[in-house]
Amino acid sequence: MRLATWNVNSIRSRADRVAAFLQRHDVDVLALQETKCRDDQFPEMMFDALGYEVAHVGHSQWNGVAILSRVGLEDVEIDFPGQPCWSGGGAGVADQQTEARALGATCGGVRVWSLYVPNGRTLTDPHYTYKLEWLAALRATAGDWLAKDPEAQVALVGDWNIAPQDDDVWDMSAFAHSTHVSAPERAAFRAIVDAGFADVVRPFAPGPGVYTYWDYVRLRFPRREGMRIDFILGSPALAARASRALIDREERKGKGASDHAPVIVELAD
DNA sequence: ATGGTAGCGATGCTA
Repeated sequence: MRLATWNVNSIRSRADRVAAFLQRHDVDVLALQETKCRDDQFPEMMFDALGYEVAHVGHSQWNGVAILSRVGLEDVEIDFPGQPCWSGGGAGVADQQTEARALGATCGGVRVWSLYVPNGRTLTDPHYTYKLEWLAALRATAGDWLAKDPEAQVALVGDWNIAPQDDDVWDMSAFAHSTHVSAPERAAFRAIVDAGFADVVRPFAPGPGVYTYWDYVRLRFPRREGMRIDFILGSPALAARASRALIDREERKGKGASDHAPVIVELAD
């Protein structure tokens, strides 16, 4: 089974690229982040026609996560248990709906979670605290899943908005006092790895200089100034099946590219 | 040169 994840930065503006990507790489399951649309706006028919079932959650033009699968799509959940709500929008505005940042479904025997971790914005922003709480809640919940079933086939995939190692950015000095590389964020990521979820892509795509994201501005892509922030983490039973993996850097090229490249792993039967 | 790009949706917000 071939499993991929991709922050598409709007599914409506990139549906053609997504369809071409699915076919080019013969992908079975694709997790998407930043679809930037409501459920009723998702171009579902296009993927229907290619043989994929679609699950999506999106409440507005922000966030939005989806899973496309041609090997079954069952037991869809929006939100993971304990997922925090964003409550930094101001006192008095009580909107308790969680943001559209997590979607789970069972595809071909694998419990797949498409995750869009909060960005954090700056180290002093309430959004940064929210990011750390969000990751801590995910760690607690995912740890419970493995405690209940150590053999579970679970994939935690998506845009983590964290560069776990210094090699995961082009120049650490450019990230002094910024998010994505701070010690608390890296500790939150490591806690999920320590809970039993391994990066199944890095062994097949070692750094340095291997990235999944390049800012649109300042010629980051041609200058090869990127960040590795998109990951496929697998439970022990899932990680044992990883036979190859790649980051599709070609997809970042040309007009109409997302600022993120897709990440793919091949899982042995 | 204190900038620049992209997307949504309506002017500023998010990344």
